[in-house]
Amino acid sequence: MRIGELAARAGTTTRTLRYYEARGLLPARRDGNGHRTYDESDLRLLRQIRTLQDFGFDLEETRPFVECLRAGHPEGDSCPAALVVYRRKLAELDALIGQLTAVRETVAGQLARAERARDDLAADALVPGGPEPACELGGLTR
Amino acid sequence: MRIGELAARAGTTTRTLRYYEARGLLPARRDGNGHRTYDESDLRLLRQIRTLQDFGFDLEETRPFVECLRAGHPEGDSCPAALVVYRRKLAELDALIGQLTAVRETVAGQLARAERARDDLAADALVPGGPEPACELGGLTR
DNA sequence: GTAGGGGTTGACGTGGGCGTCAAGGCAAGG
DNA sequence: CCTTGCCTTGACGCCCACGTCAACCCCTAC
Repeated sequence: MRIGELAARAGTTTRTLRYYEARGLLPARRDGNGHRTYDESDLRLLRQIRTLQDFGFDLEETRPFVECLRAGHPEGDSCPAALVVYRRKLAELDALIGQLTAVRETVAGQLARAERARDDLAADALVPGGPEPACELGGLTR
Repeated sequence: MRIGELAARAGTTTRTLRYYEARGLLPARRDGNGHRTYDESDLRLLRQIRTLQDFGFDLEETRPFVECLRAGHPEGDSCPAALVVYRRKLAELDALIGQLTAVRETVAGQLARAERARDDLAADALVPGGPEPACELGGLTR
């Protein structure tokens, strides 16, 4: 099959396939016209790449998986080098999720504080006689 | 104070300050020599920007906070526009953390599966007589 | 003949937030 | 006078995974 068909079958673009070839990740044979030619095994490799890309793997990180498949192993992650990438990615994900969660909590706290400040000001505006509602002296303003 | 001092006091670089000015975020007065001049309030604005940047806010997203401070409000998040950004960021963070967590679980599952497959093959290699260890027929191979 | 639908290479654009270099000015100190 | 140090503007580099455009070739159908 040619580049357009492979791209369509993998749900990607010809530009992407040419890019992968330029990076040495998915080389192609050529027919008499100089057109790139692919077979079903290339589709398999491409799908492996795309899956990992969707997971957020860098292109270079997919290389061990592709080479593993090309070496004849049943799965892209049948090789130690791929497992190393998996483990490193897991550590990266854990670190990132941890950071993002911490930021999320901080931002949530800031938002809550800012909303409280805003509501306090609004309450002050409604009750002109009492800018300091709590802790005046006693409790019986009325 | 001049640009170098402000950068140092905010823990950033002169390049960054010029970039902010080019983006209209932190304009500077000029002295007789054409040198940028800042005061303490600019440091305040800059610190607001840097804090939000550290949280992962886009530069444009810091603008409402900066304008809020410049308008004389006590905090950068004393204005509704800033609260909108907070809420949007929270939603983005939640979505992102959710996606990353899902990916993390998927990758962890793939890793576990791949390791099991590897261990099974290793076991097969150690026991040449039994490539199918479980569910042979009965249970008493010995 | 020509229009259309494939393909080819090469090269520049994108986004974000700067880093880095080039070429020059201006003031203080030895 | 010269160096040092700070400043100025302008412009290109970076990273990554492509998108997009240009100019051209090839085959088929009408």
